[in-house]
Amino acid sequence: MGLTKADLFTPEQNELACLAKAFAHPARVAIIEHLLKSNRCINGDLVNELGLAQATISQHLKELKNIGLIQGNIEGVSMSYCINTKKWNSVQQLFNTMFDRITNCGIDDCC
Amino acid sequence: MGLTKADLFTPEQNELACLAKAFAHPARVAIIEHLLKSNRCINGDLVNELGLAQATISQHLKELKNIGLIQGNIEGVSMSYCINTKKWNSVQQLFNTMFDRITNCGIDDCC
DNA sequence: TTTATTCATCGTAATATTGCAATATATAAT
DNA sequence: ATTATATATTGCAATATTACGATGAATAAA
Repeated sequence: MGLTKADLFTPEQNELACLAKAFAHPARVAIIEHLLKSNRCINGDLVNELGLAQATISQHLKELKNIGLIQGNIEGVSMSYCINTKKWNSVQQLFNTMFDRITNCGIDDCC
Repeated sequence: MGLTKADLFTPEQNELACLAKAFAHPARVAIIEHLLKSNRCINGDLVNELGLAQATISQHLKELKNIGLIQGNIEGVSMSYCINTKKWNSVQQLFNTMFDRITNCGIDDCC
C-alpha cells in the first residue's frame, strides 16, 4: 500500500524515522554539508554547486526547514539558509542515545 | 522523475544517505530497537511485537541486512537476527563525523 | 511420509518521493 | 512603470517504497 502505519509505532520511533529522512537523500546531505561548510549561504550557491534544478533544491530546502534542521532568512532578493544549531545538537543527541544502546554480547559475531 | 541522481553526489554522500534510509522508517527503527534490547532474537518475536504482516517484516529485515546493519543466522526452523556491532559502531562514527562538523557562529540564530 | 512451523520471495496495489518545466511572487535596479 | 534577479509553488511524469496475500522452501515433529 505504500502507506506507513505510523499508529503502530511509538512517537519516538516515528520522530527518529522522520529525522533520519532528512539525511536519507544525497542531495539533502550535500545541502547540509554545504551549509556546514559555509555556515551561512544563499540558495543560489546551491543551484550552482549541485547539478539539480532550482525547483528541486527549493523543495529539498523546504523539507529540511519543515523538519527544523535548517532555517532561512530573507536577505533582499536572495535567501540566507543556515543550520539550526539547537535542533542540530538535539538530533545528534537523539541518534547517539540510540547508537549507545548497543550491548556487545562479547563475541564478535554473536549470531 | 523520482530517480535519485546518485552520480551528482560524492560516494560519501550517497553512502550516508543509504545508511540513513535504514532509520528512515519507524518499522525499521522498531526492529532495530528490539534487536538492541534482546541482543538476540528470532523473526517470530517481531511479527508478534509489531503489528505488521510477516512478509513486511521480512522485507524490512532484508533491507537492514543488505545495508549490513544486522546479520542473521539460521537456528533450526527459525531465524536469529542481531545487530552487526562492527558496522553499527562505524555508522555511529560516520554520523558523528557529520554532526561534529558544525561550527557555531556564536549567535544563536545566525540568520 | 505427512503435517506443522518458520521465514523468504513473488506479484501486485497503493502511496510516497524525486525531479523539473512553467509559473507565481517579491525585491531591486533602471 | 518596467525589467532583471532570486526563490517558492504548482502541476505533472517517473521511479521508489510500503504493505500484504499467496506461494515456495526448508526444517522439525508426528
